Amino acid sequence: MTKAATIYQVAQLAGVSHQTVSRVINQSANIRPATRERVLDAMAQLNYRPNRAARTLVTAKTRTLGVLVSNPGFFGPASMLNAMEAQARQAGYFVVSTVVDAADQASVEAGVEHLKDLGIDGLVVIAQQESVLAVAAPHFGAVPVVAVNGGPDVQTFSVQIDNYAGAQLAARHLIELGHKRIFHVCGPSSWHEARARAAGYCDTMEAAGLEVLATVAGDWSAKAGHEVGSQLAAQLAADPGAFTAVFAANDQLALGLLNAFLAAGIRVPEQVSLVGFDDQPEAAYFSPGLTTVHQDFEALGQRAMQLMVDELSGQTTVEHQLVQPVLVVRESTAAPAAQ
Amino acid sequence: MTKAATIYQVAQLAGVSHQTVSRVINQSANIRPATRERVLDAMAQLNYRPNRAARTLVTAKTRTLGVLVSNPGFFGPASMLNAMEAQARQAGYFVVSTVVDAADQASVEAGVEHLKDLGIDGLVVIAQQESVLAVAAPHFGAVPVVAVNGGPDVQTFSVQIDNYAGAQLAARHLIELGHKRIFHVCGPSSWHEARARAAGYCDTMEAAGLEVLATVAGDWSAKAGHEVGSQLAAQLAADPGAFTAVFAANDQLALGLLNAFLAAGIRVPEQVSLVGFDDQPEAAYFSPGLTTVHQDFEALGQRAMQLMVDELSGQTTVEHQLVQPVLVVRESTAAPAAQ
DNA sequence: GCTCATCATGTTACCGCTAACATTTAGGTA
DNA sequence: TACCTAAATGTTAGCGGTAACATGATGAGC
Repeated sequence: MTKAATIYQVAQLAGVSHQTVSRVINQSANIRPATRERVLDAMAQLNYRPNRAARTLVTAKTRTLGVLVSNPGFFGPASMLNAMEAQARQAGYFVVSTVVDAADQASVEAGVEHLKDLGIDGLVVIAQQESVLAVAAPHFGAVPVVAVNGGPDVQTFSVQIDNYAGAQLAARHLIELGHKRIFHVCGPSSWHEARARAAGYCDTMEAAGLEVLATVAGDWSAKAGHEVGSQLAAQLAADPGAFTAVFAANDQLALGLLNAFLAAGIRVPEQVSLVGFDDQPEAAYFSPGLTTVHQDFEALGQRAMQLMVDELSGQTTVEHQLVQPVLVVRESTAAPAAQ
Repeated sequence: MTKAATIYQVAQLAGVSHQTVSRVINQSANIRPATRERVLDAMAQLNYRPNRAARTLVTAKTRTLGVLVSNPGFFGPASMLNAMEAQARQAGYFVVSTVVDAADQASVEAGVEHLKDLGIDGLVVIAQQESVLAVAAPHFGAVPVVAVNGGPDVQTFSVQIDNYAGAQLAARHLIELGHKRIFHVCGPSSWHEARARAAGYCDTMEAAGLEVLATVAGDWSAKAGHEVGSQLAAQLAADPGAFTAVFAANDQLALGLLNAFLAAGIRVPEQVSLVGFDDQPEAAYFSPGLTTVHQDFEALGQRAMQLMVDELSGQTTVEHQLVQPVLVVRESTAAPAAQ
């Protein structure tokens, strides 16, 4: 394979003009079937592939989509990314994802510059922290933007999990089990998801006439969960009635909490019930298996990309999709011990 | 912003020819500093960005690198991917990653086709399963390929963790604690990593004159670990001296094992010691904290990409890098109970 | 059988850039 | 000062496609 074949070589071999070849490539109508066949044959024979650069140069469309992600180490973003890639590929687009540190505006700017240099037809922002969307969106004048988990008031097309409803599910589950003192370990407040979950929890508690008991973790990690867990354990040691259940804003925090509780001799769920959020695959194998709120990350990524593709092919009315989470009950929750 | 500025507009504004602008862009020598300044000014004024498609069309270089990944949901591949993206971006390259199912040749072919359509300057294969590399590499005639974790006998540039040494570390640790009957739960044997770890375990056991006790898990998941763990627990119930320690081929398997053991009333590490592999961030917060073999995935990804960049800029002698893992001792291992 | 609309195909120009060669300018030497 | 070389800049062509227009072939209607 010395040099890739061009449209002209195909044309010559098929005995037609290069434009006819171009028409075949672009599935234009008005081509005699016999001609199309001949061209197709020639293309196959020469193992022809359209030159993307040449095409892009003249059409000004790159068929490349950019994705800005901020926390790709976590299960959720990673799953979404994969789903997006698959969906985009199927629709004939290429995906370039760029990792940015949402807390660092310079990093976001750098990611944006990178994608601008690339020249993208559309941008998907996994915007759990509004800062990313806010910084990125203005840079892309005319290119469509889809926000994933970007919070309630995004201007663009968006897809998100109903975090509020998910938190309600978790809180109600605990309340129905008979818990009265339910603690919520929130994610960092710069995250939409954290705020929405906290709101769902708070509203549910208030509606039930129960006291809101919450603390904010440093980040979403098991480490942060462990730190909060140690404090909570101490609190429980000082006052055994301080709380009987904890709702963690994600599974990793729950893992850290679990670890701290067990280390302090607090049994789950006998003394304290625990609920997480995400349902990452490992959650079922925590000990005890974690009751948690299941998110369908793949569906989320897929829908986001589908929305983008639709938008690129002409849909113009801004759409906001909300995906409903589901409560998965396992062994980490039980009725509170009789007083 | 109506239409992106071209080299001609910059040239006109700066009062030079378009070629001079091109020279400034490409950092050619032989440009008077004053001229360069004027051009740079004009570029800034017009917010000029080179058109990648035009450039690619004439140079036949896309400055895009493809990455083929097979298990991106896991912590390791995800971390590597991020590190690669960052490293490549820094070197002025774009990265397109494509997820394939290593077990499905058609899926690998499809991924390869996608990257060929894109037109990449280099390919990185995260090739824990040799099948991926074997299928992919032949497709890319002249483009450089770097294999990550591709096993011992890859023809291309490669970077990998010394899985064999890591397994030795784990086995020796258990032997030094006084364990004699040490079980190894292997990963699926189609994976290099699984085979290398198993080999490290076997050789160490044999060298110590101990019996090799191994079983193969269905995949790398906590679920598979749980299944194996249930069997092992039953075995231990039947014969309390069957084994006193287990070395799992990764942390997720270890989590599943742990869950099965605890469910069966087997205490870790009092009755059975447990060692994992990977040191994913959660491992420290399992209960008990998992003793495991730490891999530096970021370094791995970074080095792989660096190798690729070096290769693209002219280095030609094939290089194989081996990264050394480190044992991290936590609470899941202890001396065996006195008989 | 002739005219005209329609379908099928061909021709030309150009997208924005770099390579190759051409030309001008500056600087050093006889 | 004239001349030559090297440095700085300009000119032309072409990368591989698509768009727009031009032209040739085909069939319907009278």
